[in-house]
Amino acid sequence: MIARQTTVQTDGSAQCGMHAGERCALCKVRPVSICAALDSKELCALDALAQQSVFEPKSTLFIQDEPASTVFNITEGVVRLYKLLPDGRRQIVGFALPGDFLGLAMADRYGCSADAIETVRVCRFSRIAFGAFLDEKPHLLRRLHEFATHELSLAQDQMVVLGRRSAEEKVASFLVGLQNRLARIGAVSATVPLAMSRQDIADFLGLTIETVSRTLSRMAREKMLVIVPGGVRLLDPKRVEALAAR
Amino acid sequence: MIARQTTVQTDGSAQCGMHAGERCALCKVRPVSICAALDSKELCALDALAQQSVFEPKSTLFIQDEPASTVFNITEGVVRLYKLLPDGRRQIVGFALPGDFLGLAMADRYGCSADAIETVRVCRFSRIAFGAFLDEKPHLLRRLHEFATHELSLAQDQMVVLGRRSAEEKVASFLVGLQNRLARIGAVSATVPLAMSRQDIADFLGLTIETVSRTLSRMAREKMLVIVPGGVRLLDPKRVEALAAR
DNA sequence: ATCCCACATTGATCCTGGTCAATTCGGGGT
DNA sequence: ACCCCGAATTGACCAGGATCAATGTGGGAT
Repeated sequence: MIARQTTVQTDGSAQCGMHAGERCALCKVRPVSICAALDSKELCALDALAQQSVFEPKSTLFIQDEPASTVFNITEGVVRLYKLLPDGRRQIVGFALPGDFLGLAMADRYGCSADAIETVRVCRFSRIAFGAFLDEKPHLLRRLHEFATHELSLAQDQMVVLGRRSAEEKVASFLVGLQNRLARIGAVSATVPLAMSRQDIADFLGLTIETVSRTLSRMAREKMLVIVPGGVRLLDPKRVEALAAR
Repeated sequence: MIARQTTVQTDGSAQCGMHAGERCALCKVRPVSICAALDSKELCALDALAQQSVFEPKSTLFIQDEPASTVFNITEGVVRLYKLLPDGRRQIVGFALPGDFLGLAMADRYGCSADAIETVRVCRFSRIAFGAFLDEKPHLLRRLHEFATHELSLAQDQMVVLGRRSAEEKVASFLVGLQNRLARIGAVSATVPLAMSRQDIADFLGLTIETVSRTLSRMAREKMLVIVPGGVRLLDPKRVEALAAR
């Protein structure tokens, strides 16, 4: 049940003149979406708080209801966030991609469990230290609040998907949503890479693995997409988007 | 499509020596759950920004995707928050009770539509003015951020309900969840008052009105509850909670 | 009181997606 | 090459909840 976690050498020399909005392979801290709120001095201060680590596939980052000690920023790989019911049913509440924060709630305990689907690289912050840093930078807190409300908006969209859409619409909106998120972090492609298993997709969409499989097959048969190893290529994006339309 | 909104006389004389955490019938501002973060001087400053209004049953507070001009704090009544699909299907993403904030996302546009189920009293703040006030009070922003993440947590719990629970479990968790929220704002009772229609409950739980009705009838037949005018009385709270168990 | 109308309940039937079961596929190890 | 094992696909059947339709109920207007 304990995260099998490998802390990478801290590489304390990784100083860099990173500009706001720019990515930098040397910096430990690469929170793509908040750096706009920080100047380079602040980024370096944040960098000093960061620890890099790597999580192997299937290893656990944190577990629901356990004390929240750490804030994570993903630099590489995909993480699934989920809740379990007592009888073992699982609902995946989201997939976290590079650039995303985990544990931002700054609550005492984690609200859900998280584990690595692929090999995942993160930088970690002590929740206490991160909170203190935040107290010094109200504009950063503001930015983070915007993040949290964006997450809320995503969650509400997913409530619509879970409550009011057919299996085919669910799968279509999943594919389109994932493609859009990947595009926003720079991975543009007609082929949507699916790091997660069919079971993960099913548990995200409130379906069974068989229904996901059948639905993808049917969409392939109807020339909307082709199933390729490790993902799906959209042949008729228009038609898929129409199904996903909100 | 425009909110039929009646602005009540502003009652500018409503000054009071309200203490943190205390409720006050005279103050315009009674944001039950944030006042802990404000001293009485700050509360008076916030009070000066507030405008009271009343919304008639079925009137609209705001509409999804329209420019967000106003932040609301509910002082009385129940509001439904929902998203519509192009074909008219509706998903209610939450019910807002007295003490709750609406429009807190501080985003440019509202993420969902909101309308009054009963007669609703609110106090309104200009989003701009509220944002400026927030910039002066980082600790208040912090509090608000905690709120937003609590909302997120509620939304994720609801995702589990929508994706992984049977009709009976959905209805049970709705009743228990509502009862708990009412208890937290001081309305403790074995009878859960249901201000919302069966259609509203159905659209919240991802069911049809018929299934909600049948499920309540069955639970009544099995002596778990009695259906009373305007609500439901739990006869066997233990059994209902067991169905709702997370 | 009576009518009206929206809301709620109940019943009969249908259909989407779940369940159970049998293959098939694909990657890794020897 | 071969086997192995977990993941995915496909098929046959089932059931929970949706749909369609009829009936009941309660509050407001006249």
